[in-house]
Amino acid sequence: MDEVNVLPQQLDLTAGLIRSSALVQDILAAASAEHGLTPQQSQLMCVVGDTPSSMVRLGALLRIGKSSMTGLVHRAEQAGLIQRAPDPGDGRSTLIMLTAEGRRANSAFRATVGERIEHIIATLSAAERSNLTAALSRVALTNQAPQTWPTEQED
Amino acid sequence: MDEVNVLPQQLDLTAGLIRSSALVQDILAAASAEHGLTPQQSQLMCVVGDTPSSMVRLGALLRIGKSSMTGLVHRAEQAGLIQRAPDPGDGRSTLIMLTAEGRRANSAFRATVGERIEHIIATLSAAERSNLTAALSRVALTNQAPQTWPTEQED
DNA sequence: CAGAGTGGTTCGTATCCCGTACTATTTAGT
DNA sequence: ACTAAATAGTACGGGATACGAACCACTCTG
Repeated sequence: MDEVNVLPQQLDLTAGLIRSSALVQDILAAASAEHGLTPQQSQLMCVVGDTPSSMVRLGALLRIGKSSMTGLVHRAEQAGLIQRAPDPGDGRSTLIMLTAEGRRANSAFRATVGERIEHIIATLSAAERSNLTAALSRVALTNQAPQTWPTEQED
Repeated sequence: MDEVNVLPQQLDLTAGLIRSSALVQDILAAASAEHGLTPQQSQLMCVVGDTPSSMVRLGALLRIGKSSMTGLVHRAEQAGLIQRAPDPGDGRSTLIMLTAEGRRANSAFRATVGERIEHIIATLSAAERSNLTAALSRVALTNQAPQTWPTEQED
């Protein structure tokens, strides 16, 4: 390989984490836009998933206040992505769930993100992926990272 | 309130990348707030660094349009973080540079972020850090990740 | 030198988030 | 049971952010 570019060969760990974080955020924003969603709407739908949830619960997962939830949910409802139902067990609470349209958009969004993520790590070997997966899992899980992306086990 | 959230032992690579990305963004937002900055202001100062730059250049690094730059720069100027000077080589252009106050805030912000990043990876072994650094560097550099954090070589 | 291109600003629009105040419902304390 | 405290959600005002289109001023090109 000819070292002819002016870019640094390697970043330090902090820079690598921050820049790859920004790269991921850009992917999420672009994938959202391609499906007619705002980043917050796609994130909201991801945390709702198949579990009807109160606004307080969703706000905790998204780490935004309840007054911010009102508008976010309202706009998502206007967009036909989610619907509300009274909580049978608590007269104060409303349960948020995806509409058919919301499920469709959410699936499409997640598929697109999956592809893009796969693409940016395409040059990593199987061993590197394995190491990266283990390291990032531990970082995310031991630091209570926001659960903004679904897994099989959780939720 | 009995949220039965089973914590998984390990996330897949996509979830690990996305959640650790969100974690990093939270760190950046919190560190910004602790120094009286908005996330965009701290990011702006990081890309300015010690290199007086035009708004177009900064907009390209931040990946926002020039009309968005106007307000961002204006608010940062009002906050005493940056200052503008006419570009001696181009009458249309203004050069943005940090004020003394901006340099101080930027240094403090970066120090705080460094500590927090160090903290979340505290459980990784030296070998794991080395692998993580190499993998994230390659991901960031081969995918033109936004240069939102300074390095020695660049800029 | 005229026309095209570039750097920035302005304006109108929309999203997003926050803190405070308020209503309605539920829960806890006595 | 009944009142007081806690909780779920909304309303409102305000600030930061980002966009596109229209526009001005300056620079570069042919």
